[in-house]
Amino acid sequence: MVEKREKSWQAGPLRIRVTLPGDEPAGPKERLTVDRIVDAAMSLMAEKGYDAVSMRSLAKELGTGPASLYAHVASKEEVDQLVLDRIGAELHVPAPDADHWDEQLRQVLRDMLALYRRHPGSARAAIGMIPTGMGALRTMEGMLAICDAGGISPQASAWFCDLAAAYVSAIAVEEAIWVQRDNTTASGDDPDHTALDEQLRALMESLPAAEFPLVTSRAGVMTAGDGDDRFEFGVAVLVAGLAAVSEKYR
Amino acid sequence: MVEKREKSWQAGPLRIRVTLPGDEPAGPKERLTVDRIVDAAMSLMAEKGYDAVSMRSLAKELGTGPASLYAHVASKEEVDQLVLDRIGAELHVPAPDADHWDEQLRQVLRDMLALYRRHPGSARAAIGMIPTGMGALRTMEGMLAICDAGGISPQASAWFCDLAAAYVSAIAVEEAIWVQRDNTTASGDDPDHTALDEQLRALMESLPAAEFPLVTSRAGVMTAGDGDDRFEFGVAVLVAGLAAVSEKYR
DNA sequence: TCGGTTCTAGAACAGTGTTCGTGACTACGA
DNA sequence: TCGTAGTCACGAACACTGTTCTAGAACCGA
Repeated sequence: MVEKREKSWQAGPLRIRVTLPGDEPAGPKERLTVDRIVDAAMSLMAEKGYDAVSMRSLAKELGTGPASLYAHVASKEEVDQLVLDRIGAELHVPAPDADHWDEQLRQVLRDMLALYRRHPGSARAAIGMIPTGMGALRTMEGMLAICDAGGISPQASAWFCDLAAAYVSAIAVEEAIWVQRDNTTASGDDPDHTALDEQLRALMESLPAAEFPLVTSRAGVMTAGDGDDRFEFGVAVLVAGLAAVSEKYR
Repeated sequence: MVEKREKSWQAGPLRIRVTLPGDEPAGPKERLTVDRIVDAAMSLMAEKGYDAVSMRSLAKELGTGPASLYAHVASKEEVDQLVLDRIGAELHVPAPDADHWDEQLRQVLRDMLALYRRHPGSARAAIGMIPTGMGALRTMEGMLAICDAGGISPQASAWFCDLAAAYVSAIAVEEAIWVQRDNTTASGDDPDHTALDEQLRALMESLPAAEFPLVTSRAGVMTAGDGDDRFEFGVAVLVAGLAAVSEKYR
């Protein structure tokens, strides 16, 4: 079924009416629901990235006007939260294993980053957002269990959930920004820093050695490693640090 | 000296001209410079926060139009970077002390956060930005020296600079967002989470215990502590973790 | 059927960063 | 000194953002 569109002009005393075929087939008009809005957001984000998800683009995707969305969601921020809940539901936290709790934690953080990579830019919405979605809460529950299996104190476990989430989302946001700047990298892949690293290294090496002896002599080390290397280092620091300070928070 | 403004209307065949006094005294027209732009940005941010710094608000502050700024800066992003450079110059890193290298690192991170707190919202611009300003480079040099004094490997030291900066700016961004949401907290102060924590705690306690045994029973621990407590935990984890994994990165 | 409520959606608001085009000014070379 | 090219200043306009207001349509229950 093709929906008709009417177009009209004023030509002197005459009003000209033309009935034009619609741009695209319009099925039976379906009522909006929150689920449909989130589906549209997920679809748009998969196709064009997080930045392309606006109230207008959502409305267009749903064949309506942006104002219609506000009957179902309070704000764009709520859409963002719903999207994050949807994404968070994809994360699976394994049952705790006391002999490998630390590797399990590291793997959860890797899985988190991978999740954000699969939904480019979505980490931006995660920053500053209170984790109240089911996905986030389940992840939290799983991480607490793993920490318990590793003998970590409850207070340290609790605060580690925040710390880890903040770190991973910060890295994911940085990666998303770099991907945008470096359009040669396919969405979802590890950003390619090669050209950027070379420039940064050259800049560091060109600084006055009297003022920056360490930065200039270590430009290579400063710019070594790709995103995964750096993330692995961060994850190793976080998990080892957790084990080291746990007793101070009992 | 008061600058005149002309205002005109069309009234039938007549054009009415009125000369009005200017809104405010306009001194001798001063040429724009990058420094003046950054000064204006710093002033606006101090008064109204980072979000209030737009090309239009800057132009207004400088008594010109937004398009004029583009003769001196390439983009808003460049303004952001210049502002961050200005801010970064405020950070002082102490000379290294081998006996207290760890506390020195922790103090640098605290000072970083304090800096961002003094410039609310500015951390947003820091995320994803390559640290090429003099302030950032000096901080890096200082941190490398402190890590050296503590016997940390060069590679671990190098990557720690990134990790620490990412963590601090993520926390600063979160705080800035919370400050915006909780308008009762004065700019620059530690955000007050009391009401929010209560709500979050109640939510956690209300979850189904069968599915969330740890979250529900530990709602109190999960929501304990203020921003500084959590930040101190994070800093302790980072520094202890660095010491623990350093040898693996030699 | 009728009335109240909710939904839909266009128009408009207030704002964002940026580009385009024009006039004024400045610097430089003949 | 004059002419020309380059730079700066800046209004108008572009394309976009999230959101509100208002009117008509749709839905639902009595």
